[in-house]
Amino acid sequence: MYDHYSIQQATALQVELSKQLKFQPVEKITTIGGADISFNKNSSTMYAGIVILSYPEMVLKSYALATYETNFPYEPGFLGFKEVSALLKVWDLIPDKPDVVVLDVNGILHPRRMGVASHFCILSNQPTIGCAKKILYGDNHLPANYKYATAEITSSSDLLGFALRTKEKCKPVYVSAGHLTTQAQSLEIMKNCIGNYRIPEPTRIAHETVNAFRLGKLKIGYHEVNQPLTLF
DNA sequence: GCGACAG
DNA sequence: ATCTTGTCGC
Repeated sequence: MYDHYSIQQATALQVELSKQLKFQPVEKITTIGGADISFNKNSSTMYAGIVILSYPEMVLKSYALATYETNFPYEPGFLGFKEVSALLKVWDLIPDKPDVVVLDVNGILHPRRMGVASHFCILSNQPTIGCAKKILYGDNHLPANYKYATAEITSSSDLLGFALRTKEKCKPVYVSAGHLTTQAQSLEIMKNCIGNYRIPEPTRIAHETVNAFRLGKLKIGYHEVNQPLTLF
């Protein structure tokens, strides 16, 4: 979908899309999605997955898996052009969309406010949150060393996101709104998604699921989960 | 088992 | 993003 885009064209599209960003709270949340991509090094096949959990219980209810071919290279700041097409393809497989989706990338915590989470949200028109393991942009400040501690990430007085400590003595994760939610609500939601691991449940489970898919242990398509998955 | 930090 | 071996600490 974006394979022929030059970096110049990609930059222009990001600037264009960022004008559509809207920040408003999600009214009621009973389900939350987690999305992730996995691929083999030097392969053009992307394995995309979205898991759906009950909120705030964090119980896996269903998941969707799909593959997508792309040759767009990894370029910091332009990851969306590699991943978004695959995400849209899995997204289409889901009959009952979750109220909000968490992606393991940045949202508006991005030089042009167009991280993958924001990019995906603009195209899917669904509320999203970015929850990345590493910061891409902005003034990094570390939160205090206790669970739920936060620090604001800013860029020339703009609030771009938060560093959130999900576990004591572990590096924080970086939370930012994608689109159709607010910075404060994104942070609040992510705090409610923290289990016993550094990575909050939606993206943690999405990562495990999509890896199992890449390794041939799960099948393509949409699947409902009626009992706890023992695969992990 | 899990995560930070090698490399 | 993935793979691989190992150490230390909790």
